[in-house]
Amino acid sequence: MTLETLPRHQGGADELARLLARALLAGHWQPGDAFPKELDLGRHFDVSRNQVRNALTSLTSAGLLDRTAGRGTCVRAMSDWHLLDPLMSQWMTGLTDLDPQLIRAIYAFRFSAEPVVAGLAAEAADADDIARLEAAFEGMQKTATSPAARDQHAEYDVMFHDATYQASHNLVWRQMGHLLRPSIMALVHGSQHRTDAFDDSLTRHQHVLEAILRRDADAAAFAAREVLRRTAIDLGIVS
Amino acid sequence: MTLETLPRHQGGADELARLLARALLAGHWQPGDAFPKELDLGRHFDVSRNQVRNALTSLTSAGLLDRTAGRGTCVRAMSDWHLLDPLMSQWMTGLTDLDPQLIRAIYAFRFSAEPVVAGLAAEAADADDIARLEAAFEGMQKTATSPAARDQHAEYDVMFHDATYQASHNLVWRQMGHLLRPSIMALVHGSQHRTDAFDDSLTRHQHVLEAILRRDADAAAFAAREVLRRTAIDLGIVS
DNA sequence: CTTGTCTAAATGTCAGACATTTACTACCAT
DNA sequence: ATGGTAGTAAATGTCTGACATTTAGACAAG
Repeated sequence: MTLETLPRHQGGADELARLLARALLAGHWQPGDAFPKELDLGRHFDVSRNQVRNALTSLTSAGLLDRTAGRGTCVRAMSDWHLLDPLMSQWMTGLTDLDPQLIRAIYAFRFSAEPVVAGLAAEAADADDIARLEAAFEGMQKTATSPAARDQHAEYDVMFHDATYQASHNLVWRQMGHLLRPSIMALVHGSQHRTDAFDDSLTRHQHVLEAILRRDADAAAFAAREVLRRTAIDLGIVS
Repeated sequence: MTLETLPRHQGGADELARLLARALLAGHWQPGDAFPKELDLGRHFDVSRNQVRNALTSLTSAGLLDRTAGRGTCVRAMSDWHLLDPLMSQWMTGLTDLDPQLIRAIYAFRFSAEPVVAGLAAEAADADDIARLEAAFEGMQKTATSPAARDQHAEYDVMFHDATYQASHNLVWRQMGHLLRPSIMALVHGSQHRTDAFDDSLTRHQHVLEAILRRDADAAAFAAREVLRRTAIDLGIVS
């Protein structure tokens, strides 16, 4: 990956960090590769060395880069990335073409975790949580018919899952929900929705909602698993 | 909280960040309180403003502080903290007196998550994972008898749980395991082990190990839940 | 009472010099 | 030839002082 292919940017160090992070997340560098030096970056983007350093500090703290005085900056392996770092989450928002390996890992995690979370939600959801869940589901309903509203539908889909994590009323799961938001969005966008798939997905979400309303933890867990099976089909992980 | 009560330190910005973070984690400031200004901190610790800024940048990125130009720096509420940020994990290592509210939240998370993780471990563990699990368990056995080896026993206990997360062979769960390490250590240290409790805890861990060796996911999940019930007793959450 | 403006103070940014670490090279001695 | 060693260049880390920007509060005019 050469420096010249990167687009310029407007704004401060945060935007520069986001730009570079997304290039890394898209796999434009191989692990172990050398990363451009501070001064070159500064020249290319026409920013001060300070800005560059601030950006690189962020990337380093997220485990994307490894910097040592004298040697320079190099790219770390995906297994070293801090996937749960809030910065990562921020950078991943709107990024649709994640590494397939990453997609599978995140899917596997959700498949194991979300049933549990849905179960907790069934036990702990309060009025606000239920309102959020219902709003999200109704949004999914409204936008399921027209293929034009694909993006809106995805938004409501993500909102539904986030609301589930929130409803667990556990600090750690809640943060998890926030952190997974962009990943879930990427998964939803990566899904190949045929026309009949929307209905099926909607029905499965409905079962989760109903189980939570009934405060039936086991049913909620089962239904959440079914939702994710649908996702697996749409992602092409299983047929 | 006044500045004068904080101890001096040796070393760079990282150590300063750790020092301040631990004071915050221990609850020495109330949410919304104003935090000392950069220059005051620099004077007190006799470091350059650069070091102070680097430290405060870390604390801010972990959600502990909120800084805005002109207004100053103030302390954020616990619900805004990035509990899953690797920096947090680093700062929490060795911190035994966590906020009880935090202890309960982390315990509740583990109680819901670790059965699932143990189940995954039973399905995915390879030879290395099993070696780690066995080493950890044997360490627990050796150190269970003498109350002098309390710290060593805790180390092996944490190692056992970490090895379980590793054995799940999922990128996200593995990071979770690393991040929870210090929290688990705090929970283990917070446990009031009576003499007979060690044996009981050991037996329950053994059941997890055996279930993973048999590749029996359901049994592993059940056994993991039993381990955490023991933990709950030792923490005084239930009797 | 509201509004506008000015001021002080805090964080944010910049530029340049210097320190430290590292890899590489050339050289000398064995 | 080979191995150790000093030197050198280049990269990141740090310091310093100045300046920019944002904010809260004081204060006076409307």
